[in-house]
Amino acid sequence: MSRASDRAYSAIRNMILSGELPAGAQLGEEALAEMCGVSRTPVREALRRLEADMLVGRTDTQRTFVADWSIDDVADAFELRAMLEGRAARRAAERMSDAALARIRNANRALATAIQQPSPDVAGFLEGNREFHAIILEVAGSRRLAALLGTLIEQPVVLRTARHYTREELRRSHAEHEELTAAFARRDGAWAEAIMTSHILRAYHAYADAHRARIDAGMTQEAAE
Amino acid sequence: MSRASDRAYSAIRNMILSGELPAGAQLGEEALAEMCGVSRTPVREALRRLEADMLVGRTDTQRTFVADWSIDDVADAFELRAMLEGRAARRAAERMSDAALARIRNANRALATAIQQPSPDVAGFLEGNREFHAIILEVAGSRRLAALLGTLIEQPVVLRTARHYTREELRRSHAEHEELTAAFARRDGAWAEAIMTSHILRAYHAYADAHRARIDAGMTQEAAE
DNA sequence: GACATGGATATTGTATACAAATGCCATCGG
DNA sequence: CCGATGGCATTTGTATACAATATCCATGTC
Repeated sequence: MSRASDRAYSAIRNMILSGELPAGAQLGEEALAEMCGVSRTPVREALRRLEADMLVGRTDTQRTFVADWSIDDVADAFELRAMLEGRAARRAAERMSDAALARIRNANRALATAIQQPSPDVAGFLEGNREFHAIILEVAGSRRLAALLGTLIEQPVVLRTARHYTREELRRSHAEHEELTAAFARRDGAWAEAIMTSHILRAYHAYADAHRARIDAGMTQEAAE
Repeated sequence: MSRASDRAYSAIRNMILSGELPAGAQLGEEALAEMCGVSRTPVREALRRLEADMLVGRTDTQRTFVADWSIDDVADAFELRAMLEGRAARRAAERMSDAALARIRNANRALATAIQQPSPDVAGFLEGNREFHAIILEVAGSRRLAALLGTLIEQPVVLRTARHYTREELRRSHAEHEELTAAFARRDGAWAEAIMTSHILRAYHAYADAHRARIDAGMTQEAAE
């Protein structure tokens, strides 16, 4: 993280994920370089990485801009994620060690604590959730699967949706994690895969419903942030 | 393709795929720059792209080398490809237009011609095969799926195995393409997905068998090339 | 008034110089 | 003889200058 190109990558990425750089915004290399306090060289490298993540796009003439996701793109990403993360869960169940299982249970406990606060600790929930999925991916033991999922997990739209989760949605998400843990404890790959696929697709529909509600209310997506 | 970084990418990639740069070889930026006739800047960009393709790796101290694939890595890649390309076939079947179907039939005809020569035209087979799969991916209409599969399709090991295909293996591969075409003609997504998954997994086992045969014969992988 | 054209301006692409770090090897001490 | 240490050579990371290209706007023509 100490290299200039890494700092540029993180800085630009955070600006995109937070919405500070809105979808469609032009990304001039010079301007970004100044914002990050580095020269254009590491900025260019960062932009290429972000392009691979599909967080930024390019025009036919090499102008870079923040990627604008259509509702179909989001659906597409969720479906792929459901399939791939389902597979990860299956592999993880088949390879689960007692030590890894303990770590998963631990992450789940942290998650339970976060949502039981008087006012839910959404940042804590997101962190516990991230940790939970990261351990599963690690236990699945496929570098390639991890690489493919890497580009699908942290999408701006997903993070922003999760921030608006109701307590009931948080509780239900946690319940699904508990059920996944049960499948892992029994080393039942098929069960784990089915729960995980369902878990992701439910998250998708939570997003889609919220999206439709915004549309029905005549609000733009930005206004809802 | 006219930009220096693109030329560097293609040049290095071809050297890796052809085996000219063997697995494990160190890739010095300066040396590559001289080989490609460009400066280090575009070479660095090319190396980053190849790293995303997983054709090259990096040590913990940023030294770049040609990726060395274990047999497990190959199995992993094939399984993921079977799943993803199966999904692509399903989506393609559901969206297939008559025009696209005609293009697929055309690619298949070219493929049939290639394998019916007195001595099979393997280069022609590979090109027809590539075209066939590319059309399906295009019709599937998921940019993200295409991006994910992009890193899985052209692996050095796969291309080298295909070059050793027997006439019977070529014929069988073509027969599976014909069956896929039938599934597309009927817009039967489930059928198309099943055939495609099977098609890829059979290709995997053709590779694995050839690999085992080399081991049994006491040959190194390189000596078999 | 609409559209094409040309050149000024801004942006990206490449080369190169220099800084920082890594690796190698010889030398020294045990 | 083995391993640690220090300094030189090599390699990678960053900044900057310059070249190529695209964008934009003003001007002129129909």
